[in-house]
Amino acid sequence: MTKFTSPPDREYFNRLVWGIVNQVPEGKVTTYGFIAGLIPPPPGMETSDYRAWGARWVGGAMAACPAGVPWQRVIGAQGKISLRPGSGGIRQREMLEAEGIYFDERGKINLDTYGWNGPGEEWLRAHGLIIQDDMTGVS
DNA sequence: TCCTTGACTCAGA
DNA sequence: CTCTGAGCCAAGG
Repeated sequence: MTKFTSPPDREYFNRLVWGIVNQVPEGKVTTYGFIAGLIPPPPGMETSDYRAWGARWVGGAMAACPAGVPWQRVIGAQGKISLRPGSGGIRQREMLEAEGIYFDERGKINLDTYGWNGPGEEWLRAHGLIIQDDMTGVS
């Protein structure tokens, strides 16, 4: 429940994160960094810093994630589950496998196969967001 | 008040 | 491929 460095407006940021995660379809996964990339960085913050911090803020939002949000579809940029074993990591893997997602022998998910492409421009516009060219890459 | 501890990512070794 | 350290902040013990 501990919070990491918080974004300027944590509640607003969290709502945005949850709204985005709700768009991830069953059988697909996305990463903390990718979600952060769909949200504009705070004024004056370097994109490189935001790439790392934003991801942690997304993690913080997930820790406070309300019921109904498919939190299990958010994984680390390396394609691995970020939740520590014993804190639900096993459950997360089972939930994803139940959705048809395959983990390789090293416990990783192939993002080229299961990675989500994003909510689409229309959705982003409807929520006052825009695609950031320098952060949309999944790789 | 001090110290630990985070649902992260990337660059190096 | 695996393992570290840096980046840099706030809540709880």
